[in-house]
Amino acid sequence: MWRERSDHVQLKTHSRNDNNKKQKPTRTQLLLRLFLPINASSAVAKMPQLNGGGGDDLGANDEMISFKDEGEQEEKISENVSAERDLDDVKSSLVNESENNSSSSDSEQAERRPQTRAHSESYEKTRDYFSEALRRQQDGGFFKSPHYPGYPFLMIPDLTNPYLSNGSLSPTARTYLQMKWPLLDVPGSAALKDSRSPTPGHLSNKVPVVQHGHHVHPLTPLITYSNEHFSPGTPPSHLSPEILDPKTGIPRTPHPSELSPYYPLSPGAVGSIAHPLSWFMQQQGQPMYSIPPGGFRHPYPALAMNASMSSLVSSRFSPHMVTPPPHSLHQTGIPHPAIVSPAIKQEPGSDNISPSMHAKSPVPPKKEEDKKPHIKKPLNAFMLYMKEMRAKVVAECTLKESAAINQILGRRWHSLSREEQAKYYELARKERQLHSQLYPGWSARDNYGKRKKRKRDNKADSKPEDFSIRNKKQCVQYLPSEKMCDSPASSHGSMLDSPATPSAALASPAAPAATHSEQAQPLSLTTKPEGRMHHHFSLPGKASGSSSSSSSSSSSSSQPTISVPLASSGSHPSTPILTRPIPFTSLHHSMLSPPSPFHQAALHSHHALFQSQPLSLVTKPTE
DNA sequence: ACCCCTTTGAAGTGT
DNA sequence: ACACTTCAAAGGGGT
Repeated sequence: MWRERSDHVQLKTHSRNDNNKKQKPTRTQLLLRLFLPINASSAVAKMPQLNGGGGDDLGANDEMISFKDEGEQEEKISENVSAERDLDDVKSSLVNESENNSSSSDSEQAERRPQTRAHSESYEKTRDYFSEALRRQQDGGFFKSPHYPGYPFLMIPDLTNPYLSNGSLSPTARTYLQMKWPLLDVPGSAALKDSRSPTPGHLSNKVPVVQHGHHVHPLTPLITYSNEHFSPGTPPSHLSPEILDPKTGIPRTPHPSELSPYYPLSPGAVGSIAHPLSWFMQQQGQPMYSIPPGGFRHPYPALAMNASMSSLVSSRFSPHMVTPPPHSLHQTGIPHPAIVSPAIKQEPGSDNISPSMHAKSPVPPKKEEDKKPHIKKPLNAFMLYMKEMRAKVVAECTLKESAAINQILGRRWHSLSREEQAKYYELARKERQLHSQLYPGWSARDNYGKRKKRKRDNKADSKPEDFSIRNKKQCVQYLPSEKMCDSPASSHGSMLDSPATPSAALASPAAPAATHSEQAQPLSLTTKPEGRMHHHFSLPGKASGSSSSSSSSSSSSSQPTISVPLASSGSHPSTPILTRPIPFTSLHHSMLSPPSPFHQAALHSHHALFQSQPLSLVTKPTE
C-alpha cells in the first residue's frame, strides 16, 4: 500500500515518503492522528482561471487541480463544501476520528476560547476566526466580487521581508504577517500593530505572535491597503483608488488582482530594504505589492508594469532608489518579499550596510554573483494556503510540529473545494506573474543550491538500506497512513465532489469556464511506470493508463492532476456525472479500499454534507 | 547552530 | 516527453 500511495501522487515528493512509510509512528504521529482532520479527497479539476488572465503565461492557464489522494487515507468528502465548512468538517472529523475528543473540542473551543492558548496564538485564532467570518461574509471572496477581491490582504512580515530568506531575516522575523485571507495580518511592527493589540510584535516571531492579524481588527482584512491599522501615519487615501470596503470601511485597492498580496510588506524589511518597486511606486505612485502605509501616494495603477518597468525592476530589485527609513514601514520603500538581500544574509558583515544601500545602488547587477540578492520563489498555491491556514491549524490542533501541520494542511488542501483551491491557484498565478514582472530575469534556478542541500535522498539514492540510515530521524508519517484517517471519503469524497461548480466559471471569467468535460480533461496523466501504475486501476480511456500523477511538468499545467478519464475527455456519456475530475488515485482508493471504519465514521460525520451533495463520481471502473 | 521533516506546486535539470 | 530534483514556508525536533 505504501507504495501505492506514493504512486498516486507525485512522485516527486513522495519518493521520500516511500521510504518512510514503513516507519513507526512517532509520538507526533500518534498525536496527529488525533487531529487528523480531513480526508482528502481526490479529484481533479481544471483550474478555473480566475482572471482570464489573459495572457498570463505564467500561470498555468488551465491548471488542473488535482486532488490527490494521499494515500489511502484520503478521503474526501465534500468538495462542495465551502472552505469554511471544510473547517467545520475537519473539526468534526477530528472529533470523530480522534479518540479523544479533546481535540475536537479544541477546534471549536478554539474559536470560542482562543484565550486558552496562552499566547498570541490565541490571538491568531481569533483573528482567524474573524477572518473567517469575514470571509464568509464577503463570500467566498474571491470569486464573487471583483475577481481578486481576494487580494485584499496584504501580508506584512514582521520586520523582515518574507521573501527574504536571508538570515537577517530571521525566521522569526520572517513571519509574515500572514495575510490571511482576506485579513491582513499586520506584522508586529509597531506601526502596524493595532494599538489594541497587547502583543508586542517583537515578542514573538512565530506566527502566532508575530502576526498580529488578530490584533488588528478582524475586519481589517483589507487593511492591506488601508492603512489605518498599520499606517503610522496617514492612511494613504490615495493609496488606493480606494474602494472602501463596505464592511470594513477600509479602503482597498480596486485592482487587487494586480497587486500581489503576497509580497508582503515588511515593515522591517522595508526599513532595510526598499521595495523593488518602490522607486516605481513612487514614480508611479502605485504600489505594486503592498501598500505602504504612508507611502503611496498614488492609486494603484494596476499593476501593469510595463516592460520597461519590468526591466527596471528586473534587476532584482535593484532599482531601489529609495532608502527607507530604518524603522517601520518606509513610506516609499517596500521590499519585495521575494528578495533577499544577499548582504543581509550572505554577507552580513560586509555589506550589511543595509539593504538600503543596495537598494540605492542603481547598479544592482554588479556583483550579482556575490551579492545577488536572493529572490525567493514565488509561492505556489499550496504554500499560500499554508501560510494562511497554518495558524489556524495550529490553533485547532495542539500539534506544533510543522511536519505534522503540513500533513494536515495537505489534506485540507485536498479537501478544499475547487473554488477554494482556485482562489489559491489564482493567487499563486498572480504571484508568479508579478514575480516575473518584477524579476524578469529571475529563474528558479537561481536559487538552486542556495539552500543547504539536504537530503537528496529520494529514491534515487535511496537504496534500501539507505532509508534507515538516511533517515536518522525517520520520516515520520505523522498522519496515519492507514486508513485510519481515511475516510470514506476517499471514495466518497471524490464522489462527493462538489457540484460542478461554477466556480470554475467564476474563477475564470475570462477563461472559458471549463466545462465539466473540459475540466476533466485528461491531463496529463502521465503514466508512471507500471510499477506505480499497476496499483491503480486502469481506467478506461486514455486515462486508463494514466496515472498517477502527473506530476508532470509543470510548465504548463503543472498541476499534477489526474483527471479521470472517464469524464474527461470523452466524458463518457455513460459516465455519471463527474462533477469534478477525479484524481485517479481517488478512484483507486475508492475502489480499492473498502470503507474502513474510519471511513465510515468520517462518512458519518460528514453525513450532512453528503446528503446534500450529489455524488458526482460514479464511475468505478471496477476491476 | 544547523538540518530534517512534511506538504503541494512550480520550475529547473537530466535522460 | 518524461522523470527527477530544488525550492518555496514553517517550526518542532534531532544532531
